[in-house]
Amino acid sequence: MTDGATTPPNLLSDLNEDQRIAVTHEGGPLLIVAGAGTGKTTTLTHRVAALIARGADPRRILLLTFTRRAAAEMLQRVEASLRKIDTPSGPSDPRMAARGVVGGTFHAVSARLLRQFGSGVGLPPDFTVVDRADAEDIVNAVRGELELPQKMPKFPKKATCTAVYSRIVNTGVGLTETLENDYPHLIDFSDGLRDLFRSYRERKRAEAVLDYDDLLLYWDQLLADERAGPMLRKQFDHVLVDEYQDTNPLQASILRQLRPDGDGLTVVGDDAQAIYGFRGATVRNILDFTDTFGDATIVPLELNYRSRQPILDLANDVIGGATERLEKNLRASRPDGPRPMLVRAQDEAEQASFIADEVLALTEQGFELRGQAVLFRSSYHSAPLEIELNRRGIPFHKYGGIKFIETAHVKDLVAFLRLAENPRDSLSARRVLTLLPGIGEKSAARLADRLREADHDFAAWDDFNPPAATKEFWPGFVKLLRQLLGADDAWMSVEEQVRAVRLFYDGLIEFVHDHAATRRKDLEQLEVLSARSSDRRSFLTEMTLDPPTSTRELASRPPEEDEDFLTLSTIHSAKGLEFDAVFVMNCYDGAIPSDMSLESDEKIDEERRLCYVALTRARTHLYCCHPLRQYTKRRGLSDAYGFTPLSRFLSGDVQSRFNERSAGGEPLPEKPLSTEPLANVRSAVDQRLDSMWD
DNA sequence: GTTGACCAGCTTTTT
DNA sequence: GCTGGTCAAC
Repeated sequence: MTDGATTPPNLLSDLNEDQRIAVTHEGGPLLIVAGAGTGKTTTLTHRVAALIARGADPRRILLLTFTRRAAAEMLQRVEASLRKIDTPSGPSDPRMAARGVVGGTFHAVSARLLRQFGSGVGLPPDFTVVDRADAEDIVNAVRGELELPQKMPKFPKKATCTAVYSRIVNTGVGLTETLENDYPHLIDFSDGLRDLFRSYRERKRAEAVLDYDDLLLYWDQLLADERAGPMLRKQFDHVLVDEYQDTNPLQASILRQLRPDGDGLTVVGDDAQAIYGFRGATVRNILDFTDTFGDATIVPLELNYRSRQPILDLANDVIGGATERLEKNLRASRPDGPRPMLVRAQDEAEQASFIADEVLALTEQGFELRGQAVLFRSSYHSAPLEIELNRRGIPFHKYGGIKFIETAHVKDLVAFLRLAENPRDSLSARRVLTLLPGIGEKSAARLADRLREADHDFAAWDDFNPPAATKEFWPGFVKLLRQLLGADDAWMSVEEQVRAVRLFYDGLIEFVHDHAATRRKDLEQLEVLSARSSDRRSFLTEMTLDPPTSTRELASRPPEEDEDFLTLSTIHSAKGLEFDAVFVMNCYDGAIPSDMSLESDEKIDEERRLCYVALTRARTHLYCCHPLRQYTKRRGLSDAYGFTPLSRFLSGDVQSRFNERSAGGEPLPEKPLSTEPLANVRSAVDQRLDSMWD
């Protein structure tokens, strides 16, 4: 396939020796163990460019990434690399060449594949894909219909059931074993869960609905089929996988089946950065790569181009305590630099105001906002900071946390389109029906049944006698659905369809939700966003598989060239990114590591890697901030769990690795004020108030 | 029989 | 702020 053609020298000029080996490697399976900041993306994109330059057909290259954003960025960089080549073997139009490469997430690639080849396994091409929240709602609906044993402690709730189900599918570990290992407290429910999962599967099949897990499962099963498998294998000569440490056993199986002997397979990853164990990913995939593919070549990338040595020293210390890992030694190519800063704040407000001050101070020194980021373990941790930034007019974009697509009003609107796209989808039917006043769960379920019995013809709803409260809405409601159903024939664009729903929904939104005004604005935004999709089907698929991930992607106007903004992100969503200055918020025990993860060594190890990911995002300045007190609804104002931040990850004297600083400017007492006197003050205030109206 | 108002409790990370 | 449960009113 590459005919022994040589790699154009231009493509190698910027690379170090190890990277060159990885880029020019031919034939058998290749594992690139790329430490943080070692030019992983550069290596991967150069490798794709080199394959193309050596004559590989771009359409027969599959590039699997973790997000679509990553895929798009990589293909852009492949393009840039191809432009550097002006040897005769270089393709004439690099843009077209790079565009031919099939790229995306495992899930998105599978969805495309199943639209084409799914009919053989009984998947109609108009199947719809549901996200996690919808899957939970279907599970919940099924659970309600089933006669489940109501044992003493109650049957697990929908989120738990769905999590168990998903873990089973993605790890391939059976129900009993999964319960024993990961959910020992649910062992008594195994019969009920088994029934539930069976019904859930049947419901999805009857309604032509796939969840995230089905996408992988069907792809894997197609590959195992003796007729379909060989066809699918022949589709690609080269398969490259980014972030391999975050793949799960099902994804590994797909890869094994795509390239059984590993020929043409390249995986890139860093076991030290595996942070998706909670959704079934396993470090074993990368640790066992050489066992799976006997003749695998391993190329470690150890020269770090990103972080200054003091930052790297700290990160290496943190990861040094991990139990099992592939050996590598990160060396900095940028030796000197400021030591990481440990910042103590009295409380979260002071932490927020310190970060805002320091961000501005760095701006004065010439660092742009876009080169700075604030990272946190949980999305809601950033709330006080967001308030502070808004107050000071510092522009920022937030990644991670609840997404636009997950908000109730957006789901409402999308449900109309989903129902029109796939009228078998009873979840969407019930969702849109219950929006109407006077129609609740029961009536909605009955109407959904009628629709099914009428073979999904909306005429079934014509002779429905609506309750008084919804008389005025009903005709418009049915008319709208008819209109959406005929949208294709009427050449109605997605944007027009969204607008039609929006106008109808406008009359209901006040009844259904608070804050109607802001929600209306969101829906206008959604209409703008929908214009980018060519048709309804791809709009719906993109919204579930690649929803907008930040407030920036939702901006209706394209970002201006000189627009500058600070990045706020969960650590998870910051994977793969780098910044000149990084602030890690809430570095106290209970937040980092999360108190939800303290129950087992494996979970704490994942928190350790998460911490490592956070630290290694920084190029020059790194701040680890921790408030001494925090305010929670549950406990009120209280001491943050651990006074020594990161002590769970660092042995010995934590402070000695940092320069210390107090956020408030004043030297702090060794221990924070006890909360005892504060409680007294509060009761005194209560007494005073009582005396005023008694 | 249904709907919807009201209250209590909890809230990780995401394809 | 969202979900699940309870209960009064339609």
